[in-house]
Amino acid sequence: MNMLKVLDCCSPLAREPLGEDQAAGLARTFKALGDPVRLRIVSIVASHQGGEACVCDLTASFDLAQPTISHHLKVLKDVGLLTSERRASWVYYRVVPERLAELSALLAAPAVVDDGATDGAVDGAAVEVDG
Amino acid sequence: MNMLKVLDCCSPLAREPLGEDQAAGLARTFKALGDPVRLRIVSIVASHQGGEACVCDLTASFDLAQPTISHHLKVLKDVGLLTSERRASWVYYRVVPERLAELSALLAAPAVVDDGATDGAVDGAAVEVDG
DNA sequence: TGCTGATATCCATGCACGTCAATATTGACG
DNA sequence: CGTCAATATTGACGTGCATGGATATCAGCA
Repeated sequence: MNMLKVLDCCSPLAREPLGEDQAAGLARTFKALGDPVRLRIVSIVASHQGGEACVCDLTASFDLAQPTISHHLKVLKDVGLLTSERRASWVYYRVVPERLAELSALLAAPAVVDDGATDGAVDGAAVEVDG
Repeated sequence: MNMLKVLDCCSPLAREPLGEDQAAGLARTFKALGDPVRLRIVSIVASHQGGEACVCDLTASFDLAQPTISHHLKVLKDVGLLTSERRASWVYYRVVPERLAELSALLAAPAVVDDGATDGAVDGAAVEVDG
């Protein structure tokens, strides 16, 4: 059971209320993930051989028109969840691990607040990562 | 075989492509977080004294009408991110840590796919927190 | 019972967004 | 150059959603 200290640098949700601007930025990212097609796109790209997938791989995975896939890819790219690289005629997309890790850390271990006698023992929250 | 084992139990995004139904369910939750107001609500509730906040605390924190706050609370409750409990005239909301942890695990350490080279150099999960 | 404050529901409005057809752009190959 | 395949952009359409006003429900209190 190794513990990960999460709260030292980044600000998980429970640390303090998000500012309006932070919330706005994060909400944009979560909204990008708030579509089944985009979520599957991220998943497909992340799990694809070599950590990247071309648009043709994606259009083949959905029953959607090509412009629709392209639109979703743009949304994911705009919020920094994906990057693209053109090689020959094909464009390859890959996820940005740092962005996902950022979101993961934000949601991690939301203060298992033991209300009451928590005399300052709250800090140093930890995510328990498997054992 | 795989170089970075992140979570043996849960299924990170990079493990395998999400099914349509899983994606649909998760997307609903992410969509709920994909609004600045709702994100701040979750944050305020999570960081509030005792891990709970009543609606009056929230309406006071926003420049929005009370029905709007109530609507957002319902959305967050419907996806299981919040629970509510009525005490006297007030209704208190609190976050559901398991739900946040679930999302956190899903996004955690999405395979820093270093194809080939580093053979098992990285043990355990590695959400890079801070530097 | 009636009154007041706290919260939820209903309804309407305006805007954001997912989707696709048509078209444009880009690169490879003659 | 022209043609073809892969991808992106544009424009339009229909639906979904955030917001707030009016109103209903609920709990405490006189």
